[in-house]
Order: sequence, then C-alpha cells, then structure tokens
Amino acid sequence: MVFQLCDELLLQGQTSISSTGMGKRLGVAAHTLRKDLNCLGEIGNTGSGYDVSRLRFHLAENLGFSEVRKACIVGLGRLGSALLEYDRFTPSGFSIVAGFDANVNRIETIRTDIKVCPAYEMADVVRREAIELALITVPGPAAQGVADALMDAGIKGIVNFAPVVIETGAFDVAVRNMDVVNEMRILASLMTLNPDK
Amino acid sequence: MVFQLCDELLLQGQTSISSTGMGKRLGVAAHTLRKDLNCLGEIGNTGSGYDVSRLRFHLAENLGFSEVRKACIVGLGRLGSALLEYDRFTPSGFSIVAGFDANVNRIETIRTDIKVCPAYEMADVVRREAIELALITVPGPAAQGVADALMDAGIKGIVNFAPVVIETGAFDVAVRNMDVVNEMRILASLMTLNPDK
DNA sequence: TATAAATAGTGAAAATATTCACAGATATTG
DNA sequence: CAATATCTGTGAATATTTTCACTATTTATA
Repeated sequence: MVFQLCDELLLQGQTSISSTGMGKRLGVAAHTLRKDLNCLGEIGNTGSGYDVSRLRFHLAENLGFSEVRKACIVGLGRLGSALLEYDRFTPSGFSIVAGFDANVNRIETIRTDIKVCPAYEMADVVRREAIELALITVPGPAAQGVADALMDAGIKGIVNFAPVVIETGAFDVAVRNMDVVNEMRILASLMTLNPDK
Repeated sequence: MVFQLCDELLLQGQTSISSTGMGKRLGVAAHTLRKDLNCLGEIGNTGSGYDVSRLRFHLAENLGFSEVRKACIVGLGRLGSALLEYDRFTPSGFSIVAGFDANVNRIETIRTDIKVCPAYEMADVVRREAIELALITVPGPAAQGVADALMDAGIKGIVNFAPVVIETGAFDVAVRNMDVVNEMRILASLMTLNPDK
C-alpha cells in the first residue's frame, strides 16, 4: 500500500512526504504508519518526513521486491490469456514464464512470446523452472485440483481467481483470492454493519 | 469466507459441518470461528456442529446479503465490458444497472442488456437510480477523478481495479482494491518474511 | 441404556495491535 | 539568528484479537 503510494508520488514528482501526509492519502493514522515503517530502521527525517525513493528502496529490500520472481498462469480462457498479455508484470519484478491449459486446441491458437504448454506438463515445468507463483484462472470446479498439483510441484504462492476456497492442507503456501463478487460482498457487509448517517 | 464455504458445501451436498471441519478447510483455528460465529447468536448444535443452510442464512441476514444492491461499471474497456457480461452478479444478489465510458464511440458498439451511458451522465444516473456500488475499470490516471465524481453522487462502496490508491477524503466510502500485481507483491513479501524451511 | 466421543459456547489469560504523548531533532520564517 | 512550526521515533497505556481451558450438551456406540 505504502509501496504503491511511493510509485505514485515519484510519478507525480513528489520526493518527500510526512507520515501525516501519507496517512491522509491512505486513510490510515499517522502514528500507525510511523510504527510500521521504523521496522525498516530509522529511515525518516525528523522535520521533513520520509524521502520517497529511499522509503521505496527500503520497502523493496525488506519485502523482497528486488529480486525477480517467476510466475505461471494456469487456465488460458479469456481471463488467463488477457493476463498473458498484461504489461505490468515485468516492470513490477515478476516474470511470467509459462501458461498452461488442459485444452490442447486452445494452446495452439494462442499467440504470445510466453511458453504455453498442455496441463500435463505443468508439474514438470514448474519444478524445472523453479516457478514460485501461480495465477489460477481455471473454472471453479477445477481450481482445487490445479492447486493441489501446483503445491505438489513446489509452488510457494497462489493468486486464485476462481470463486472457491482453496485448501492448502499441510502445504506452506499462501493464497490470495481475487473474486469481484466476494469484494462486493465485503462492501455490502460494511455498509450493513456501519449504516452511518 | 465462511459464506462462500457454505455455498460450496451445499453444492457438494454436505448439510452440516463442525467448527473444526470449517477450520481445516479455511486454514483458520476452530475457536476463532466459534467466537466469530456466535455473534450471530447460538446457531450451532452441540455435538453435531453447524447446519450449513442455517449458518448461511444467518450470515446473509447479518451481513446484508439478503437485499439486492445496485452497482455500476465505470470504464468499458476490455475488463469493464467483460464484467458487463459476467453471470455471477445476479445470483449473488447484485444488480449491474449501468455501464459508463467517456468514449461515446465505444458505447455505441457495446451490445448488452444493461444500460450503457456516456460518462457525463454518470452522476445523474447514479443519483437517480440510487446506485450504491461502483466497479472502477478505467486506466490508472483516470481512476481518482471517477471516484471523486462517484462519491459526490453518493456511492457507498467502490471496487477499484486500477493500480492506484483511491483517496476518499472526508467521504464515508469503502474501497476494495483488485490489482493482481499488488496481490503478487503480498505473496512475495510473505515468502521473504517467512522463508520457512 | 450406559458409556464414550464429539462439539458449541464462553469466561479468563495471553498475545497483538493501536493509540497516545512527548522528547529530541530538523526545518522554516521573519 | 532566534523563535516557531513540523516531524520522527518510541516507551507507555489502551484496546483488540486470539488462544486456552473448561462446562454442558448432543450424538454415536456397544
């Protein structure tokens, strides 16, 4: 959140910002930000706030954004193939190294620079290339099976676009869900629990 | 999260589940679930766990999923127009009542049952139809402006697909961000902070 | 039916997270 | 250059969340 804000500030030409200023933009209390940020060491400047690029650098170092991480996309339907062409992965430090789909006909019609393979090669490719992240864009009923195969092959993190709960069992794998309906439900519940004015 | 699990369980024909069973599937401790769930009153059955459809009903009642909420989509590029055709909104209790885009040519070429309007009509339509939720699918630089206009028009919740931080200022509006790169960064940071074995 | 196993609810304890308040440092201003 | 305003870092105080431990109840079993 702060990291993204840093990028925006730099784009806007702002080189410095205070915890108060960040708090306003992020909707977070200033002291919370200060407490969180000085885990990185004393990187703020008393009197003038934080230097944006210095802050960004320290966040990248500490959160592991400096090294490029390999990812793959499983399920090359409309969403999956759109993601294959998405141009923000590389500048953000992620490298999409493969796409997989169970439908061989579909694979043959996709035109992209990224290697697309049939699903039965998935475990092999993930292991061989040491792919750490996977984006799951298969239909709901197929998602758990795909996740199981990926976890067996050593994947470390999953972004799940299917509207189902992915079980990780004993695997030490982090899952992030991206389901627009779920986000809308969260908004609806906030509105219900905080009817406010 | 529990709500989604209820749907899956019902689909699989499972009518009852214990807090332990849910915890396993969700990767959450059983006592946490029990503490959270009995905010809804005593709806579990000692000895046999929770009745899934009863649990689902109570969650829906308390979280406000029972009434249909109106939503609109702003920005009808590839993502926005794909969402116009998405078939999970209606069965989930959301009604997409309008789409907006600044490009009038684009509006004329979209074929859908949902009303699509030029951007300058947005505030009027949102107010007139009392639309509560908005999905923002415009390019990053346009997102804050769109959000400001929507908040002025009385929107209560935003799902933001643009990779920028939306400022809500003094408005009491909830924002949920859906950015795949941001989710991948979260996974990367978890992997860095928990290198585990 | 008696016994054992499973399960929710819950007060209390422990662990986390947030907020407050202020010292000490830097910047700004007239 | 002195006075004022701004700002971080941080220990202490609160508040919140999570975990634990146990009771009471229901279900399953033999």
